[in-house]
Amino acid sequence: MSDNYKDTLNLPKTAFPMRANLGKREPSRVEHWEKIGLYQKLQDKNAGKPAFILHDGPPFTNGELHLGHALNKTLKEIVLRYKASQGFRTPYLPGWDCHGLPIEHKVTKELQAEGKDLPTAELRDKCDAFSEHWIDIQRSQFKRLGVLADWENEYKTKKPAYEAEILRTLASFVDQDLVYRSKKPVYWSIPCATALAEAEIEYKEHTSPSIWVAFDIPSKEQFGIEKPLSVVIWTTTPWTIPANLAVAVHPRLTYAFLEAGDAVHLVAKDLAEQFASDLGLEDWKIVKEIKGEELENVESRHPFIDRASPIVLADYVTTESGTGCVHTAPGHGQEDYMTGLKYGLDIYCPVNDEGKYDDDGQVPDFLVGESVLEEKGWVPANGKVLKALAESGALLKKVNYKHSYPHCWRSKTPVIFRAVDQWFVAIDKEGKRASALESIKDVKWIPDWGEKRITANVEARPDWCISRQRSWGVPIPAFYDDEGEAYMDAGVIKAIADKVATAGTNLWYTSTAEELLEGIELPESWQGKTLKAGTDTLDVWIDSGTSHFAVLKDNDDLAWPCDLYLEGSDQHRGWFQSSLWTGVIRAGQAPYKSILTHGFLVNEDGSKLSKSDGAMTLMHYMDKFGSDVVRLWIASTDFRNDVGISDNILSGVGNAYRLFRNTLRFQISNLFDFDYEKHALPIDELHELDRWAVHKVGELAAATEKAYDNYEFHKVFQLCNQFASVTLSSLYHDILKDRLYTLAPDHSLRRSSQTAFYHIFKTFVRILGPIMPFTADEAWSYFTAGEDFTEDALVLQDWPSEAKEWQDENLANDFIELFAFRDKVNEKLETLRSAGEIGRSLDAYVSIAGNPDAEDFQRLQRYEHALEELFIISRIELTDQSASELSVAATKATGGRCPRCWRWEPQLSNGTENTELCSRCAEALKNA
RNA sequence: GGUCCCAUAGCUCAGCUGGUUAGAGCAUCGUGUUGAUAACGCGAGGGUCGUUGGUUCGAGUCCAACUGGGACCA
Repeated sequence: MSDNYKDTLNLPKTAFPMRANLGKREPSRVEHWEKIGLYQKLQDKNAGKPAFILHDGPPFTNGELHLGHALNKTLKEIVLRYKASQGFRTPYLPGWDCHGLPIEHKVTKELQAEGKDLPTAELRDKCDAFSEHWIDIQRSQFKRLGVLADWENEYKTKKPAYEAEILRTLASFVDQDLVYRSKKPVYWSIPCATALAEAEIEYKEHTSPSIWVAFDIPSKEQFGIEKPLSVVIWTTTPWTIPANLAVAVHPRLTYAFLEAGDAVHLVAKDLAEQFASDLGLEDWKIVKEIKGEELENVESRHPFIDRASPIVLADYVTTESGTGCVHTAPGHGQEDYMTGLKYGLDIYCPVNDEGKYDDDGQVPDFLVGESVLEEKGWVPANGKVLKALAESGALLKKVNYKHSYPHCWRSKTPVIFRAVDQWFVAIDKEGKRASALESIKDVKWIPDWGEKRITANVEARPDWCISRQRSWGVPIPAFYDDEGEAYMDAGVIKAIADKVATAGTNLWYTSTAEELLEGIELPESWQGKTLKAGTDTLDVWIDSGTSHFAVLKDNDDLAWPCDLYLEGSDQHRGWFQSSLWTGVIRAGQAPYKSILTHGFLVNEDGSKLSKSDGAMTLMHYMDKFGSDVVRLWIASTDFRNDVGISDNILSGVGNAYRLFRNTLRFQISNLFDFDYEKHALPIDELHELDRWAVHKVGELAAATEKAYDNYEFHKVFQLCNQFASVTLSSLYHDILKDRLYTLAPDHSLRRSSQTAFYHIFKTFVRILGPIMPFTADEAWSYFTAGEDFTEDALVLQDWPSEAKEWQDENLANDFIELFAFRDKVNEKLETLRSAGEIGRSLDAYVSIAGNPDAEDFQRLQRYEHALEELFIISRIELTDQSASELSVAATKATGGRCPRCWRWEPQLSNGTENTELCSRCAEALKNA
C-alpha cells in the first residue's frame, strides 16, 4: 500500500557508487589525469601567480617503494595540492638519487653470481640500468599513489648535466681552498674495500675478546718500585696492538701501583678494585699512588715489538671501564689520532686495503698477511696477536665482551678504523662552520626543535670526508703523478665539468688522463708531469646535496632558495645538512626557507618496524586499501611524531573513509533534480536550519584552512571527521530527509536545503581534496558532470574562501543550545523506545514545559516552528509553567500515521483526494 | 654512553597562558530503522592523563628523576 507513495517521494538518486573499490578503480583515474594532462593544467591555471616551491628530496633508486616513501611523498602532495588551491604556482619536479654503494653492491653481487668481473665503465652501465629499472617502478608507484608532478622533467643525480653540477660544487670547494688530502682514520669496510661515511654504519651487538695487557715499564726505580712494573691497558681489538704507539692516561686521575704477587701493575685508583677482581687477584695492595699528569712521557715497552710506547695524557680517558690506561694506536682510532697528532706520533697503520698486515719492516713476520676481518666469528689476526702476547707474558687476562660495535651497513661485517689517504673538506676554514650556523637561523624549522637538532649536528661534525673507493658515482677529478702526489685544481674541475655536462662521467672511465685534460689549460705546477686519473668517487651526499643547484638555480620556473624541504627527521644529519653546506659554501646561504620534518613509521605499540618486512611495500597497501585510505591514514596522524601503522589503525581509517564517501554521496544524490542557476536561493534567504548548516561549513573551512597553513593535517582530518559524522550525518542530514523526500520538488524549503547542500558539498569536497584526491575528484565529477570523469578536475578548483563569509555566530549560538536540548529529547525518546512503545522518533509526541521568563524556554518558543523538524518528531507542545524547571516528556504519538511521510497527525487529511494522507503530503501531491 | 623528541580511553586526536565530576570521532556493547541499506539514527559502558617525587590553596597542564618508545650520534 504505502509502496505506491514511495514512488511519489523525491528519493536520492546517483550513479556515484557507494562501494569505493579503490584498489581497482584508482588506476583508471590516474590514467584519466595523465590523459587530460592534469599536472600541466594545474600549472597553467596558476601561471603568473606567486610561486610556492617545494624541493623534492630524491629517494634512493634501489628497490620497491614502501610505506615510508608514501608517508613522505603524500605529505608533499597534500602541501602542494593545498597551496595550488590557494592560488600558488606549484611546479613540482620529483627527483631520484641514483649513485651509491648499495646499488653498486647489488650489481656487483649479481655479476659475481654470473662469474663476471667487468671493467669499471661497464659496471657503471649496469648500475645505471639497475637504477633506471627501479626509477621506472618507483615512478609508476608514486603515480599510483596520486602524486601529481612534472614527471617529464624529473631530475636524476646520474644525468650528465646534474653530474656536471656536482663537479662545479666541488670546484667551488676547491676554489676556496677547502679541499685537502690527508691520512686519517676512517671507518673501513674490508669486504667493500672502501671507507664508509657515518651514514653507512650501523651499530650492532658484537662479542669481542677483551684483553688486559701489561706494558713493561723498565724505569721502575724512579717510582721506587723493585718488582717488575707494568702499565695495564684494556682493549677489545687485539689486532690493533701491533699498531700501538702509546698508552694514554687522564692527567687528573689518580693512578695506583698495585702489587700482587711478584708484579706491580699501574692502573687508575678508582678501578683498582675492579681490576683485581676482573683478574682474580687475591692478595693485592696499593703500594703507591700518583697523579696521571706525573706519568707523562714515562716509557713503557711494546709487549712483542721492540718499540717504545710512551705514556701520554688525554682528557677522554674515563674510569667507566678498563683500567684507566688506554691503548693508543693513532692509525686506528679517532681519539688516538688526535692524541697522536698532539704528541707527534706517527699515524701508523700497518693494515692494508684488504684488512691484512703489511710487511712494512715493523710488523713481525708471524703477523704479515694475517687478516683482521672477522669471518664466522673468528679474527685470524686476533688469534696470532693473543698468542704473541701470551708468549711474552704480557696477556694478563682474556674474556669475551659483548658491546655495541659499528658494522658496515652493506656487508654487515664489523668495520675497522684505519688511517688512509682521503679527500676532505675543511669545515672550519674560512669561517664556514660559523656561516653554516648563522644560516640555520634564517630558516624556519618545523617543529622548532629541528633547529636545535641541526645546530648540534653542524657544531659537532668533523671535516667532511668526501672520497669513496667506489665506481658507481661521480669521479673525484684528481690526478696523480708517478710519486703518487695528488693534483686538484678548481679551473680544471670546471673544464672537466663542461665536458661531463654532455658526455657524462663515464668519460672519466673511458678516457686516458691526456684525453681528459685535452684542451684544458693546466696550472703551472701541473706542467710536464705524467699524470694518471684518480679512481675515487665522491661521497653521494654531495650528489643529493647539490640538487638545489642542479634543479632550482638558474631555473626561471623555480626559485632558489626554495620555500620548503619536507623529509624525515633523520635528514637533519643527512640531506638538510649536506644541502646546507653546499649552499653556504658555494652560494653563501641555506638553499631553503623552511624545513618540515616527519617522524618514522612504527608499529601500533610504538616499536620499530622491521624494514625488511615485505608486507610493508607500498603496493601491498595500494592493492589492499587503495591510495586514498593510505593517504587518509597519513593525514589522520600527527606526523611530527612517529606514525603508527597496523591493520587495526588502517581499518579505523577505512571507517572514516567510508563516512566521507557516504557523506559526499548523500549530498550528490539529493541534488539530482537541483539546478543551481534555476533553483538556488541567496544565502541570506535560506531557511534558518540551512543557514546554520552553511555557517558550519564556513566554520569548517576557516578552521581547516588554518590547520593546512600550519601543516597540521591531522587537525583537518579530525575537523572533517566530526563535521561529517556529527554536523552532517547525525544532525543536518538526518533532519533534512523529511524535507528533501516528502516536500514537493520545487517547494522553497526543499530548494533552500538543496542550496545549502550545494554549497556544503562544494566546500567540503575541496577541503578533502588534498587528502583524498581520488575520491574527492570522483565525487566532484559526479557533482559537476554526473559521471565518473571530468576534465574540469577538482584539483583545478580554488580553495573555498567564500565559505568564510557564511558564518553567523548568533544563529550558531542558538543552534548549539537547541541541539543540546535535542540530546535531552533523545534520551526521553530512547526510554520510550526501550519500553517498546516507539520505533523511529517520528512515532513520538514531545511536550516541554518551562518558565516563560527563562532564557532557554524563550529560545524554544522562538524556534517552536522548527522544533518538530529538529527533533524529528511528529508534534511538539510548549507549555508555560511559571516557577517550574524546564521539563521534557515524550509519549507515543496518537491519531494516524501518514503512510507517505510517516509523521503522525491527530487527524489525517479529510480532503477529497488521498484521504489517508496528512495534509502536508496531500498538498505536496496536489502539485505533482 | 651522549644529544634531541614522544608518552591523555582499544585506535586517531583535543585539552589555550595551571582552577569545578578530563573531551571528540572511530571501535565495543545494547537498540531502532529498512525511503543514504555492506548505509543511517538513538543510548550505554570505557581513562588512578607512563611512574615517582616536588612547586602551588589547586597540576593532564610547571619542575626534577625514573620507565618505556623513537631519531641521530658515539
